Amino acid sequence: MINIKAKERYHHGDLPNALIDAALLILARDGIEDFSLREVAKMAGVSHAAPYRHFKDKMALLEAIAIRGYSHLEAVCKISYERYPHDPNRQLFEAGMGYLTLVLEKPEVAHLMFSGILTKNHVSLPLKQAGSKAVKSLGWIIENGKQQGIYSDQKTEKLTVTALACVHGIAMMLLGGLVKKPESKQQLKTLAKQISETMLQGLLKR
Amino acid sequence: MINIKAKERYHHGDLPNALIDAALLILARDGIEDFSLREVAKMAGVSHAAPYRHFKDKMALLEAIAIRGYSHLEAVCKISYERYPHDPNRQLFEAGMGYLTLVLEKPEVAHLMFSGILTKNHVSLPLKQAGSKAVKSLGWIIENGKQQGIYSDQKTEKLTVTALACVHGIAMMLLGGLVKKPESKQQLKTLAKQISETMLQGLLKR
DNA sequence: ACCTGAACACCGTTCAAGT
DNA sequence: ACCTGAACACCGTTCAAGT
Repeated sequence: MINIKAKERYHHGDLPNALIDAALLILARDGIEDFSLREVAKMAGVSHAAPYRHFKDKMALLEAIAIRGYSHLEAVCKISYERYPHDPNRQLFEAGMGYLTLVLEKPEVAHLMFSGILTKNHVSLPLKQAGSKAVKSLGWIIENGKQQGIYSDQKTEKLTVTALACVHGIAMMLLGGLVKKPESKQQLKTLAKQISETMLQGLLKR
Repeated sequence: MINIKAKERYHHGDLPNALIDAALLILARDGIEDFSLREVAKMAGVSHAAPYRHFKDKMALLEAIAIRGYSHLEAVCKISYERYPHDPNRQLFEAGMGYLTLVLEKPEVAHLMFSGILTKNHVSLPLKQAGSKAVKSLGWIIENGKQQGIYSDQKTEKLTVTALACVHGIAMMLLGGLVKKPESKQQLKTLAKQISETMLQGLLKR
């Protein structure tokens, strides 16, 4: 009884989020190539035309998912920034781990965020903003490390881009199969430690 | 006259390559999301069913393109390796430039190679081999630098993965719009110099 | 305001039939 | 051996019509 009522309210109440939830499930199961809006609608229990009341088109729904992904990365950076205020290396390592974990656990979301599919034609301000907010929150970690005298005096942006490139590169190589995926959290940590060690040699003042 | 003859021989002679050429054109124009095998066939002047005589399915055609991309990267590494035999840093820089140039000039090909779309389900030995051959040719550059006493004594594979991650990361960030694209070869060089400088501080023995 | 059903113009893929 | 045309089961998107 309660379920039926909830179901009815569900469809009338928050279809946008219901669609996003369904999309995440389908994305994880089928991958982006076989992703269809019609199936999303079916899973959410509405007609195939209903999503168009809430999203301009298929891409707009995927974009909403990518934006959530960027927000998540931003949060990861902020949390690790606050958790280890006196240890920039740890901040960086944990942020990187969060990054890699997202990519490994939600590869399709990462694919949406970084493949360029969504930025091919339209700029889409909200997407752009979400992305640069995430980058900025990494920049704060680097800036903090500089102020603590640990990192090189090169321009913060330069250091940030390089550090980001490094972790992003590993993430994408995992996604694309150029590096074999770690099968445990432990293996992932080992990989991340190796990369960050080699990377830090260039980041640390000496 | 000669043209008509050539055209006739073309269709009977080398449809696979004609399809790949057409696919590259369409990919560059429309992006991967709107890429259709039917249009490729139309551009090559055959029926929409003809491609299936030469490629198992749509993905197999895209895979052939990705394999060509990897071969190109492998060639880039080899050429720069042979051109600057006594300057590993230069070898590395030029290889990186070739990498970034490919991504900027043929973003859709790069997308195919690195997005993971093609490695989602099937392993596809030829694709895997093409990829690892490209990685190996970068490894030689690092190995050479180690033997010349310029690079750190860490394991070659570790250094290779980190260096590759860095250039790959920048490439993917350009693709995905996280870093704004250089508008000239000169701007690209400046960006590459910045990255490689920061990277090398960790790569160089000191 | 939100949703449905039919409609349109596309797809990928298969398969009998043609040359 | 290689290609075509029709056919099937899907898409994304639009739009009148329903509640």
